[in-house]
Amino acid sequence: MSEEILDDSLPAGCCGPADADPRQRGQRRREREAAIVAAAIDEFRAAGLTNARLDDIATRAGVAKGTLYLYFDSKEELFKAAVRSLIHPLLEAVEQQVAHFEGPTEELLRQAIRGMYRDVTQQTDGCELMRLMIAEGHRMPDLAQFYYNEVAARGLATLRMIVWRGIAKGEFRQTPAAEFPHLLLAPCKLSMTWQLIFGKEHSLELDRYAEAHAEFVLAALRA
Amino acid sequence: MSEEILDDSLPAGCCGPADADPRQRGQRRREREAAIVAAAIDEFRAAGLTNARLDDIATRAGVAKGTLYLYFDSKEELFKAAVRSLIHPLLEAVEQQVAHFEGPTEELLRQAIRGMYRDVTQQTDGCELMRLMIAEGHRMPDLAQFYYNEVAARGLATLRMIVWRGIAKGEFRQTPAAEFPHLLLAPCKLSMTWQLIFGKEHSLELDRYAEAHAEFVLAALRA
Amino acid sequence: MSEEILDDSLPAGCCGPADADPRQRGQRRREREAAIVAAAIDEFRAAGLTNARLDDIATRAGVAKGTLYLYFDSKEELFKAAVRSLIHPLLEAVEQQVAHFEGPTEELLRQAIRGMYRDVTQQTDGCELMRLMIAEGHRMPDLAQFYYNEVAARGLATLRMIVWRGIAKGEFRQTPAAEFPHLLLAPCKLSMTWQLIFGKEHSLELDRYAEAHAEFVLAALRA
Amino acid sequence: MSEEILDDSLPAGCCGPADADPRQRGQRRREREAAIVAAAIDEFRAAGLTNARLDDIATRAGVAKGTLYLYFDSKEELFKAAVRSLIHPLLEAVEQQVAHFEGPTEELLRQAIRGMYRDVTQQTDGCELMRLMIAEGHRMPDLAQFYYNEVAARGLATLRMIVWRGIAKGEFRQTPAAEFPHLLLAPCKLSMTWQLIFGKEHSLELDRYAEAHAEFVLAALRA
DNA sequence: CATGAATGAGGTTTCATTCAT
DNA sequence: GATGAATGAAACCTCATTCAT
Repeated sequence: MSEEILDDSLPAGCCGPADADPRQRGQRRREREAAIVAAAIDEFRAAGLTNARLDDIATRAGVAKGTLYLYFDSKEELFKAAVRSLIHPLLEAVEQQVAHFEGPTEELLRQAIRGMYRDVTQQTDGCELMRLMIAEGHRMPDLAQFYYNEVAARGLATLRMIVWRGIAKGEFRQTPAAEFPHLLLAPCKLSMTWQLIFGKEHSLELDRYAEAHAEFVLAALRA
Repeated sequence: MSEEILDDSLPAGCCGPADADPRQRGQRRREREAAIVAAAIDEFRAAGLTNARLDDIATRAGVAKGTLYLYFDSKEELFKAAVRSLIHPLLEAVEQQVAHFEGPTEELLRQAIRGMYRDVTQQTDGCELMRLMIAEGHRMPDLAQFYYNEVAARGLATLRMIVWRGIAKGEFRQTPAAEFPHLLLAPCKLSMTWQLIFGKEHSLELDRYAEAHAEFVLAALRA
Repeated sequence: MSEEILDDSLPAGCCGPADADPRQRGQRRREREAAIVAAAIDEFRAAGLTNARLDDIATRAGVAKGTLYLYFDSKEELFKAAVRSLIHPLLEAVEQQVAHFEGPTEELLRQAIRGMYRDVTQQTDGCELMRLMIAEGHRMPDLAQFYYNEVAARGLATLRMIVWRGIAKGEFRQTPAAEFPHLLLAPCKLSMTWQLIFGKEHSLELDRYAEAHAEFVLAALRA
Repeated sequence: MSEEILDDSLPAGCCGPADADPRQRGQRRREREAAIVAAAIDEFRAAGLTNARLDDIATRAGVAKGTLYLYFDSKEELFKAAVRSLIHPLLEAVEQQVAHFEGPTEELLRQAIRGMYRDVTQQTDGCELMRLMIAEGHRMPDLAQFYYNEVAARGLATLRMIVWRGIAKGEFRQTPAAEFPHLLLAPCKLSMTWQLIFGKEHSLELDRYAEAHAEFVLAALRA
C-alpha cells in the first residue's frame, strides 16, 4: 500500500509532461492516481479525516501538494476515493465467497465466517475502513449510501442466501437469521470494534473466538 | 472528576476570605463543571475531538472560553472528562442488569437483551460513546483502559454469569457463549454501528431485530 | 528573598481583615507588600517582565492574585517596585564605599574594586538588576532616571572622588579617569554582562580577574 | 542560514517541474528570507523576543504570517536567525581590524578602540544585539555558545594578539591585559550598556569618552 | 501537466485584569 | 481588605487551498 510507485520505467525522451503518446499519458495518470489514493489511505488510517495532512499524503505519494488538486477536488473527495478503493477488494471477496460452492451448507457457512476474520487477524484494511465509516461517515451521507449498497447490503444478501440454502436443503431450521442475516455477522463485527478500541491490549484470542462464533451460530441454525 | 476540592471541614463562622459560603462555592463549581461537560458532550458528539471547537463548547455552556481552562487543562482532558461522564450511566446500567432476578434464566436473558437496546432505540448517549471510543480511543490508551475496566469487562462478566446460571440450572447447553459472552452481545453492538454509519437512512426495525436477536441466541443456548 | 512571610504571629482575635488596631493594620500591610515585592523579584528575575506570571507571583507571595491589585496598579508598576527594591541595597553599598578612609589612596581603590565584585561573585541581586534594567529599562524612562540618580551617578561620583584624592595627594597622575571614572568601573561591569550572557559556562576566574582589574587601572593611575 | 538549497547543479534545459528557472527560485527564496530576517531584527529590537509579534514581522516583511513558517520553524528559530545575522557583520569587522597592520602597536590599538565605538555612536546593531543576548540569552544556551565562539572569544583573541605584539616589540609592559584582554574592551562595553539603559538621556560624550578610553589603557600598557 | 511557495482563516492556549462575594 | 473565579483579547501555529511559473 505504501510502496512507492516507481516511475523510472519512463522511456528515453524525458520529462513526463512532454509525453507524446496519449496512451502513455493515460497510463501515467492512472498510476499517479493510484499512488495518491494509496498514500491517502495510509494517512487517513493513521490520523483520520481531519488530522491527516495533505502535505504528508503528497509526500508519501511522491507528488507535489498542488498535484493532488489535479486529481481530486478537495480533501473530502480524496477521502471518499480512498474509502471507495478500500471497499472494492471487500466486494470481490464477498462475491467469490459464495460463488459456486458444492457441499453441505454448514461447511459453506464455516468458510464464510472464516473469511470474515481475515480482515481482523491479518492486518488488512477492513477494520480501519470500519473505523473511518463510523468516525466520519455520518457527515457524508453519500459515502454511507455507497457503503450500504456496495458492501453492507450485498454482504448481507450473500449471508441470507446461505441461510436460505440451508433451510431449503433441510439442513437449517427456520430462524430469525433468515430475515436478519446480521445475526450471523455480528460476532465478527464485534471483534472488529473490539480491536479498534482496545488494540492489542485486551485482544481476543481470535482463532478460538472465530471457532466459537461458527459453533454458536450453527447451534442456532441446525435443524 | 478532577479532584473535587472539599471545603466542608470549615468551622461555622469566621475568617478566611470574606467569601460567602464556601459550600456555595463548591456547589457553583460543580454546577459549572457539569454544564461544561454537558456542552462538551454535545459538541464532541456532533463533530468529534478535532473538529469540535472550544469556542462553541464555551458558548453552549454559557461561559467564556478561558473559563474552560479553569476546569480542564486542555481540550483533550475535557474530551476525556466528557467520555467518562458518558460512561458512568452505562456503569450503573451494567450494575443493575444482574440485580436480584428470580425465575427462568431464559427470561433473565431476554430482559438483559431488551436492556441492551435501550441505548439504541432511545436517543441515549451509549451509541455516540461508542463512536467516540472507536474514532479516537486508540490514541488515548488510558481512556480505552478505563472503558474496558468499567464497562466492557464488567458487562461481559454479567452476561457470562447469566449463561452459567442457565447451564447450572440445566436450562442451557454447554456453548461457546460460556467462554465468549461477546456472542450474546454482538447483534446489539452491530445494530449500534449500523445506526452510527447509516443513521435513520437504512435503519433496522429495532423492535423486531431485538426480538430476533433474543430468539436466535436462545435457540443456540437452550438445552 | 523567597522566604515565605509567616503571618502566624497574629493575635488571638482571628481574621486579618477584622484587625482593630490601626497600627497592626499598617504593619500587616507593610509585611504583605514586602512579601509581594520579594516574590515579584524572584519571578521577574527568572522570567523577565513579560514572561513572569502574576499568578506565580501571588502564589509565591502567599496571597490571592486579586490582592496584588490592592498594592500595585498594574504588572508594570509591580515591576518597577521590584526593581526599585533591588536598587536600594546598592544605594547603601555606594554610600559606604566612600566612608572615612585613612591611608594610601591605592589601598582605598583596591577596596572599592573588591567591593564591586561582591555582587558578581556572591549570588547577590546586582547582576540580575542589571539584566532587568537592560532588558526592559528603556521603556520605563522613570525607572532609568531613578537608577541613574540613585546608583549610577552617585557611584561614579564616589569613584571620581577617589581619583581626585589620589591626584591631590600626589599618588595618582592626571588621567582621563578623573573625568570619566567609568573607566575604573568598566571591567567589573563587563564581568557582570559576561556572567549574564554565558552563565557558568565560560565563566571568568573572578578572583584573578578582579586582581587583574585592580592592577591594570592602578598601572594607569599611578604617578 | 537555515540550509540554503543549492539548485545550481542543474543542467541547462529540460525536465523537472515545468518550473521557471530554478536559479530564480533560489534567488527569490533568498531575497524573501533576507526580508523576513530584516523585519524580524527590527521587531525584536523594538520589543524583545516575547513582545515582538509575528504578525508585525510578517507585515513588515511584506509576507503573510504563514509564510514565516516556510522559512523558520518557530518564533524562537526566527529569533536565533535574526541574532546570527546581526553577529555576522561584527565577525567580519573584527577580522579585518587586525589584518595587515604596519606601524606602532599603540596606533593599532587606537584604531581597534575607535572601531569598537562605531557600533555605539552610529546606529549599528551591535548595541541591540547585546541587549538581546543579555535579556534572552540565558534561556538559549546554544545561542550564547554561538555568540561566545563567533564573537566574544574571537574578538578577545584579536585584542590579546595586539597586546602580545606590543610586548614583543618592547612597546608595552607586562600587564594583566595580556591574560585578560577584557580590560581593554571593558570601557566600550560599559558605554554600550549605558546607552541601552539610559538611551539619549544621560548619554556619554562618546567622542571624548572613546579618547579617554584609549588614553587610559595606553597609560597602563606603555612600557 | 506539474510544481511548491504563498496565503490567511481558524484553532488552542495563556494571562493581565476585573468584580461579586 | 481579601479572595479567586471569570473574562476575553491576543498570541502562536497549522494547513487546505490557490496560482504564478
